[in-house]
Amino acid sequence: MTLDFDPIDEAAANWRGAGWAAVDAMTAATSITRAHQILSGRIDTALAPLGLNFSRFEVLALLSFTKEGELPLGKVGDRLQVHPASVTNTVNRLEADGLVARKPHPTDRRTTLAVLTRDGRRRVEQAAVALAEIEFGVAGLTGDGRRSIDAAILELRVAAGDFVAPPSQRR
Amino acid sequence: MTLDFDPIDEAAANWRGAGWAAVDAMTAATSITRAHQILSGRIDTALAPLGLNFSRFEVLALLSFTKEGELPLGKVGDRLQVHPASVTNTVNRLEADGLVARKPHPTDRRTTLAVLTRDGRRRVEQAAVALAEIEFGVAGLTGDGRRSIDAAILELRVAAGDFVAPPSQRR
DNA sequence: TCCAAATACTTTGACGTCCAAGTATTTGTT
DNA sequence: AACAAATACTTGGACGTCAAAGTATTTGGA
Repeated sequence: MTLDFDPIDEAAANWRGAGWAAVDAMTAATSITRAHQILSGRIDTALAPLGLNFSRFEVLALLSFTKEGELPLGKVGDRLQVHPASVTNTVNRLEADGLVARKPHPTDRRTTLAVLTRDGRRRVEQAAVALAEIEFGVAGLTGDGRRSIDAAILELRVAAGDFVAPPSQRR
Repeated sequence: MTLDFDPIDEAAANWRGAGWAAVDAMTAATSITRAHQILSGRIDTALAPLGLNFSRFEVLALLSFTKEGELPLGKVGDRLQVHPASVTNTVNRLEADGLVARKPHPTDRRTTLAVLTRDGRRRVEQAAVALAEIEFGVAGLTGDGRRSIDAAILELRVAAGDFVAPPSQRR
């Protein structure tokens, strides 16, 4: 399964050979796609023993950062930039596992709050340790590599309208 | 839906506040995840009018680069680094759309070849143009950004064992 | 006050991905 | 020659994601 050549390099040569345009954009897109594949594989493997995947972990982590350990489902989706239906699905699973509970919003009856349970808080702490141990799947990336990825992707996210205010100093 | 702060920046601050480790790894992983989300959204949108998604396009493109326009399904999976079951699924769809045909391997009866049809070749050309037009979703990334992403992710891919030979000069 | 529009969430359905197991065929040994 | 192991692909099941439609509630005018 391990190739004896760089498949992205190979693809770039093929694209040029075919006279197709935007080769540098293609390699960047392909690199990002492959990086995501590698990361999510490693991360899900590390979280599996805890009964979590990355999406579920992200929700727990987000809740754990709030004062009360709770947040409306819609806010969760906004922060994590995922579809409302995915939030419903993820929270269903977390609720079934007893890591989160649903609670009505005190004043807006349209809104549902996700509340971190005691088990959920314990679990997310364990998961944070497990993820730190595998360096979030980016083992193999140097500090410089990580910083340059952050910086480059920041351009992309800004261009995509992820947020509007000028970014505060990353560090 | 557009936030007035950088959610990754915010997450980093939260992680530090909680005393969690590997913050730089977390931001790199999150950046890559988000970048992938942005790209695949843009790419699938560009390909949708052609009845393709990125996976199906990749298979067509790969076949189009071969001399005969055909390749064993297993090779397709190796090159694109996807699961055999996904190849089966993708080729099923391409076959149903008449863009690819299955053909028995001339000497190894275990093996099935995917062959590009005339329609498939026409379609992949159109798709290549459509993708070049949107710069593979990486519009917003400067040339420097693209190169630094390629270089950094190359480290990651090598560390993940994607291929073994020393990479030829990327250009 | 009334009601259309906006907001919040859930449900359903189409896809996609992976894993594990199953079938067919070929390889490598003994 | 015989057969266990490896290889190639498909199938079925568990999950995840998103889009579109549906329900409930709140908002913002007329």
